[in-house]
Formats: sequence, C-alpha cells, structure tokens
Amino acid sequence: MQLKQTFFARDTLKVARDLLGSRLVRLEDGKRASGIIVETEAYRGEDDLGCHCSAGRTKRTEVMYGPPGYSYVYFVYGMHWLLNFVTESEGFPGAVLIRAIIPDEGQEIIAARREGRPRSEWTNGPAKLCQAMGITGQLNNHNICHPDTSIFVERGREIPDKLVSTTPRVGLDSVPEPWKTIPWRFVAEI
DNA sequence: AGCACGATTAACT
DNA sequence: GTTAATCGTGCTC
Repeated sequence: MQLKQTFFARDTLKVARDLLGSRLVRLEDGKRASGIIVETEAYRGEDDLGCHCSAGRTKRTEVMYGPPGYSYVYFVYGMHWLLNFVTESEGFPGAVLIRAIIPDEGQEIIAARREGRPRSEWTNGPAKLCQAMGITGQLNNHNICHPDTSIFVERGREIPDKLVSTTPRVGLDSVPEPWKTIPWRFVAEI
C-alpha cells in the first residue's frame, strides 16, 4: 500500500530509517518497475550545512519547504539526477536522499537502462538508481502520495534495528563539522 | 554576466 | 588512486 503523507510528515531521521525495506515504485507506460530501499540519507533544516537548505529559500530549495510527501529531484555534476522525498511539516525544510535500492519488479526495464553493467551495479548509487528507474528533473516536485503519481513508495518489509547501521553522509568532504560526520546515513544489511 | 562548485559515476592508470 | 564528463544553482561583480 502506498505510503501516505503522514509517513513523511515526521522527523527526517525517522523517515530515513523507516524507508529502509520499503518499495520504491515507478510507473511508465503502464509498466511497473520497483526496488527495495536499502540506503538513505537525512538532510534537515537550514542549520544542516550539508543540506541545500543551508542556502535558505531559493527556487531550487523551495520544494523542501513545502508539504511533505513530495519528490525533490535535482541535478549534480553536470550529468546526474538524485532523488529525495520531502519530510517534516510544511515550512520546515527536510528531505531524505534515496541512495540505493535492490531491483525487484520490472528488472528487464532496469536492465535495459543499465545495459552493459553488472547486475550488482544497477541501482547501488543515488544517480544509478535514478538512471535505472528513469527519474529526471521532470519528476521534481511531484506529490508522491497522490493516487495518480508515476513515482511513489509502498510499505514493505520491516527491517529490525540489528540489520540497520548508521554512518556519516557521503560526499560532504568540504562541509564543516559536525555536519560532515554526523551519522545521518542509514544502511540496511539485507 | 560570469564563475566556482557539486548529496556522482565510469573509465582510466 | 585519479580524473573527465557537463550544467544548474547560487553567489559575486
């Protein structure tokens, strides 16, 4: 069943933790591709210097200040798209970056988009999974709790705490402490 | 109007 | 381990 807005309208860290084990679903041309989320990162508040919202409200970050349960898809390094889901209450910025999934339904669609790469590298990175699932800026600022959305999350398996580890977030080398090493990355060992 | 940089990846050495 | 690819964004001039 499709996760509701109330799921996302919580503390970003809890949402990031609870998204582990749930299913990211993409509908395209009536076909379904999906994967189980196994790695996430939390970005929360203007104080968080690793979060884009540390720049305050801008055209780009506006979606993170909006209602929870929306997609935030942005472009980096001139070639890659990254997928986030907006959290917290409207007015307070936060989002969870989806960093890795395990492909499940529609693997032939994913394989076609990741042609030539080994199966283990289809969706084991935030830009890789976006490529595999056909996620681009077109999907930015979509209400993923709406019944007709083409991208959403379904409740999946519960992951016990003993299978979840936390680490610093990736790629924040030039961000000052404590944000650089605060353990807001969540990984499920499945 | 211009510029430095980035929540990455793949293909190198 | 190193590096190029490539461009939107936000900041400075």
